Amino acid sequence: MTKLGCPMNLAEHTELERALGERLATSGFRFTSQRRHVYDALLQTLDHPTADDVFMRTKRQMPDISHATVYNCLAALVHCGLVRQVQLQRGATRYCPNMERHCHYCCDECGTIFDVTMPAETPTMPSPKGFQVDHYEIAVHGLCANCAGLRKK
Amino acid sequence: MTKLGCPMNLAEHTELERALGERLATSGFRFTSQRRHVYDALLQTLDHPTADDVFMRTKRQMPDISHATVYNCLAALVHCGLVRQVQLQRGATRYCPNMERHCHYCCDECGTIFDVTMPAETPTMPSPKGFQVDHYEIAVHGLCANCAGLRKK
DNA sequence: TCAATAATTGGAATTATTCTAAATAAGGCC
DNA sequence: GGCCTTATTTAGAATAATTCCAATTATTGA
Ligand SMILES: [Mn+2]
Ligand SMILES: [Mn+2]
Ligand SMILES: [Zn+2]
Ligand SMILES: [Zn+2]
Repeated sequence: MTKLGCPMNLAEHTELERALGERLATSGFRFTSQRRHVYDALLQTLDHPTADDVFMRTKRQMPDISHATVYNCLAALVHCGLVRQVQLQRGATRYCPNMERHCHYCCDECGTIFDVTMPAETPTMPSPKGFQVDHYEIAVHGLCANCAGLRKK
Repeated sequence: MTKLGCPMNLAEHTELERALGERLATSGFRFTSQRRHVYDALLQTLDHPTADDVFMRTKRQMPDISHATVYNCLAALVHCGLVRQVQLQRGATRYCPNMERHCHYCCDECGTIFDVTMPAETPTMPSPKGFQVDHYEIAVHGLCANCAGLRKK
C-alpha cells in the first residue's frame, strides 16, 4: 500500500523507512503508514514545526490523517528517540528531528528557531542532591537578523 | 489603603515596595496594589509557581483580585525585569523572581524546578549571522531525588 | 480637584492539547 | 492467505491555559 509518486529517492527512502521501523520496533511500537508519513514530513523541512504544521504537511501526502493521530505519532517518535520536543516559549510545542548535539537560538519576535551545533564540552554543574540527569537544553533568546533589522527603523 | 497585618517586616516591606515602584515607573507602568500583592506572593515562596498558583496565593491577601489581573501583573513584572518567565515543559508557564544568574533543573515526573547558581563563564557559541542575543536559558531535565527513588521500586 | 489615560474586572473567546469509545489495521501463527 | 489479539487510528467532545473585550475604576500630573 506504499503510495508511489513520492519525490524522495527510492533507495534512500527505503533506508530511512527501515531505520524508522527498527526504532519503532525496539520501543514496542508498530510500523504504520501514518508514522512514516509524519516522520517524512518532519524530515522534509528542517524548521521546527508545531504539531499543527506537521498535520498540514502530512495531509498533503495522506489527506485523511487525523489531528489526534499526528499527536500520537509525534509522541511515539519522541518516545523512541527520533525527534526532540522543544518548548522555548508559550504556545504550541515545536518538534525537531535533528538529533545531533545542538542548541537553539530562538527569535522572540517571529518565533523562528535556529539549530547551532555545540562544542562537545561538558558543562559541569553541581546538581541538586540525588537529581538524576536525563538531558539538557540550551536556548538563546533574542532577535533574528531580519527582525532586528525591522525593529531598528 | 495599605492592608495591615502583613507578616512581613515593616521596614523591609517599605524598601521592597519602593524598589518595585521605581522599577515599574522606569518602564512606564503605574504602581498599583494588585502589582504589589502579586509581587509579594512571588517573593513569599521561591518555588516556580504557575499563574494560577500566583492567583490563589494573591487571593489570600486580596480576595477580589481577578485572574486576568494576575496575568497582567505578571506580564508587567516580567517586562520590567523583576521576574523571569520559564517554560520548561508543555503546560502552564512558570514564574521565577530570582533574578540572579542561575539555571533550572526540572523534574519531568513531578514538575519541580530547582534553581542552581551557575559559574560565571561565558559559553561562547557562534550565533546565526545577525542574531541579536537577549538572554539565554539552560535547563537540565531528569528526575528529582524523590521521584528517582519512587521509580526504582 | 479634575481630566486624561492606564489598569482592573468578569466573562466570553481562543488556542493547543488530551480524552473517549468505536472502527480499523498490524503482526504473529496456523 | 485467513484468523486472532491487540495496538492504532479516528472524529469529535472535553479540558487547560491564556488572551481578548468593553465597561468600570484607579492613578497621576496639571
Ligand atoms: Mn533543533
Ligand atoms: Mn528559577
Ligand atoms: Zn525573527
Ligand atoms: Zn520529581
